[in-house]
Amino acid sequence: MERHLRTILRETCAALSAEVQIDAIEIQIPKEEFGDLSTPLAMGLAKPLRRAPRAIAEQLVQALSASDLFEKVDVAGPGFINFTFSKSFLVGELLRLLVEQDAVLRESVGAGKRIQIEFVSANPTGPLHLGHGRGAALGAALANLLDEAGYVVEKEFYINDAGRQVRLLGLSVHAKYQELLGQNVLFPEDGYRGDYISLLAEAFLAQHGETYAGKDFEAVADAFIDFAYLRMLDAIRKDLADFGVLFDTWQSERELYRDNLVEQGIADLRRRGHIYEHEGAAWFRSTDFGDDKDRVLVKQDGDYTYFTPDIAYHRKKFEKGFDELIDIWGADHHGYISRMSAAIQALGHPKESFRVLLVQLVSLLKGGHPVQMSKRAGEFITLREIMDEIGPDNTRFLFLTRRSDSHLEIDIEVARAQSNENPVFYVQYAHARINSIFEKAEDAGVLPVDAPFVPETLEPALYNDDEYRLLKKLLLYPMMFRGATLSREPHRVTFYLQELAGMFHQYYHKYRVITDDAPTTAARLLLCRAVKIVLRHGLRMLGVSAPEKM
RNA sequence: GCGCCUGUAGCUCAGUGGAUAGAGCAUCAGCCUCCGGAGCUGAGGGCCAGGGGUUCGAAUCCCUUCAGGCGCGCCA
Repeated sequence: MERHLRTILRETCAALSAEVQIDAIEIQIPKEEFGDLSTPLAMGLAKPLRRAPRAIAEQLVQALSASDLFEKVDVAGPGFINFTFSKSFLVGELLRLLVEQDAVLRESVGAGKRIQIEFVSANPTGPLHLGHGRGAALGAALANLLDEAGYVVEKEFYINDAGRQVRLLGLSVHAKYQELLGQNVLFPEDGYRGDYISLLAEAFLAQHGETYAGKDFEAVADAFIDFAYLRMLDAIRKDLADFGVLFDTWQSERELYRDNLVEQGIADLRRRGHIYEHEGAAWFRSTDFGDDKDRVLVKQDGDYTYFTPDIAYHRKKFEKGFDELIDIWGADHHGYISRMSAAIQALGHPKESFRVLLVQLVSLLKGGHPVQMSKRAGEFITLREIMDEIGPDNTRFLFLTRRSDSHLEIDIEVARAQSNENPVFYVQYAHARINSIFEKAEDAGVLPVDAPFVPETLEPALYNDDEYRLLKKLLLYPMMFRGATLSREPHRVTFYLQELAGMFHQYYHKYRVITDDAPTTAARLLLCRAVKIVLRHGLRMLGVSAPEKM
């Protein structure tokens, strides 16, 4: 719907006035009584054309009224142009949707642009928690949208398998292991707590026996570190797979060192003149690119800071040929954005080619009361627990019912309840219900058993006003899809689906699909099929299943 | 102290330059001889945190105050 309107508006404007360039035609959904779509275009043109907005609008309407797309085009208020589409056009679009299905629903805004989206990237030092789950749901949904919109997408998980964190994990497991063997070893003060450390120690014991009893950590560090982090990584992989989130690539930090990319990254920055020495350290002049202060890359003791391999990492991403990078980070890392952005610009890439989406905290309630979580004490709710408790579909949908940068509260009691408080069931139920209607129709012999029969033409008079409302909602899906993709906001899909499901449930209660009148029944079944196509596409974008039965 | 995010109905949140600001939950009142009641119908509920500005028009943009969250290391 929007696509047609946009095209015809652009042509009409070009014909009316050659002197004014219109780069973006704004189209919005007005209140229902005004029409199907509207544009404030004339108001924006008033100033450059030096004419009254209503006069411009009238002229546009004159030029447009010949089109058979519309039943009505009129000017309202200060200069809005409101469009009501003709029934023959709407029915034609319905038939197109039924035949071409998903091809009608997606908007090709990507045009083959290569885009990498990196998300989760949890340290392999503990199980995934709720925040990681939210990032996973967001990243996977966004990747689906981008892929569907014609981008070439890669999903990557970055493994922090070098440095302090995995070392601390190894140290913690080492201490537990010695404890199991009755050795007197002090547990590291900043070590990882939580039951999984004991489990790792037991697994280590089972695999290696008492070979390492009493041995000093430094002497056997690699054995403990590698065992522990690889185990954790397997667990993370499995959690994500069970959550329905799959990655294309897993980039190891160690590999960056091994391939000498960290050195090369520094050398590259140095060659470009962005590095200086000060008090025995090597500094990156990130303030040249909008950062608050310059950043150390090589410390006085010769070690790298955390930032340094990260620069090398992002440099590698670009060398793989991506036009745009999206990173999904926890909101507590927001202070890190400006320096990363600075590094990317310093390496010669445009600022816009790097975008960070922040995911805010997830807090858990149980019966209205907050559940305390402390990562240091090892007390937190894992993704695994919530997934087991309420199911992956439910979890993914819930994570996508908010904008990613707003706090999310999940009440486990509410989420567990299979009730109307639970939005995912509401949407899935609409889908299952349509399927159930089809089964009924087949039983009654009014529907060809397997072929999705679509007629050549359809009489517009077969549909009533409520059905046209529902149909228009379906035809607005591509507009929503486009907005969600361009703004990188998958939650828009979630809201749309809830609205559509709501409209369908209403329709279902008001009208019988299978009636005594054959043409009406056929027309309604076609409409239901169209609703089903859209629901399924939206749910697929979110990574949520569309069950035939519930 | 500085920076970022947030502040919209009792609660959880949409809406980020357009018309009379929306949804779900909760509350109250209704709907099962009928394709699935995980559903539907209706009612009440708002100085969009406060103040100032920008313009034809502001919940939305700018300034400021207040409240909450998170950052601010040659840690990762």
